[in-house]
Amino acid sequence: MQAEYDVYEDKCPTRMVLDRLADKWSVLILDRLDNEAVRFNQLRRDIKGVSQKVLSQTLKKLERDGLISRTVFATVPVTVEYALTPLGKTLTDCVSELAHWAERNMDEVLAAQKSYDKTLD
Amino acid sequence: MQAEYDVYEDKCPTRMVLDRLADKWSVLILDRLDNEAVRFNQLRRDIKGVSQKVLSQTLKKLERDGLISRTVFATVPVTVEYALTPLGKTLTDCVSELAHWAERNMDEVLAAQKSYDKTLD
DNA sequence: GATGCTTAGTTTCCAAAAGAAACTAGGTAA
DNA sequence: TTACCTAGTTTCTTTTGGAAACTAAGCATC
Repeated sequence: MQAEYDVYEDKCPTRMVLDRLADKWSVLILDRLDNEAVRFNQLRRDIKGVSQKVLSQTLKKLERDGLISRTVFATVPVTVEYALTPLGKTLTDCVSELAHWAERNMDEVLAAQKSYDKTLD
Repeated sequence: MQAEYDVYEDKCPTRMVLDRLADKWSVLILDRLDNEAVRFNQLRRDIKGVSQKVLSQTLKKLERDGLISRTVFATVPVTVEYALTPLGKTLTDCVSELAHWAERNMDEVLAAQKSYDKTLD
């Protein structure tokens, strides 16, 4: 860790990067791109519930940050493939862990919620 | 991973948990609570830029999900300590990795942004 | 005994973002 | 010519986020 950057500091540029990464859609996109390039509409179909606007915006930001690449193919109709860059691949383990943590611990979270809500009566 | 839960599904309860975890403030709070309990105002001072409202809301949600505990001490004035639960501790490695990834890769991200912005001229 | 400080929040208000749905545009197939 | 594919953008409404003020109890200072 370099001393010049501190994510706990309000004005540190790392805060903006964390804000991008610590986002539901970013995590799902990066996780989906693990091991294969995926087209826009395929991402839209796989990541259920994402709107075209938000998907488009999120992909653009991830591309700008150098985490994913965007490749246009001159097919008919034109197709666009998104893939992880080498930089993006350094996030794979962490993002996958975060994305799927809930699947492994959902029952415990649901029990905690139930217990918490009971104390509010 | 249990077959009954799939974070890619819109209506799956895991999606709500991911939405909670994949949040800038949640990540910073969980990271800050690694290895020690911290009081409300201390969190507020350490995590620079967080508003009292958002800190309070986020802590409440993390507590409801069973990731952190809230302990009130009858000091004068009353103090409240937040700490990771055993469930919350299972996220430590992953959350720390995500929180500090930017500090290690900021230069590369900044270079990518600069390069991306140049192509827009 | 009024002012100011601490604790841990809540409330209010406005701006920014998220989401749903419609629209664009170019080309193919029925 | 109607419909569907691609990959988006635009518009509008609702929800959320953030800044600042306020609450409330208790102690120290002047």
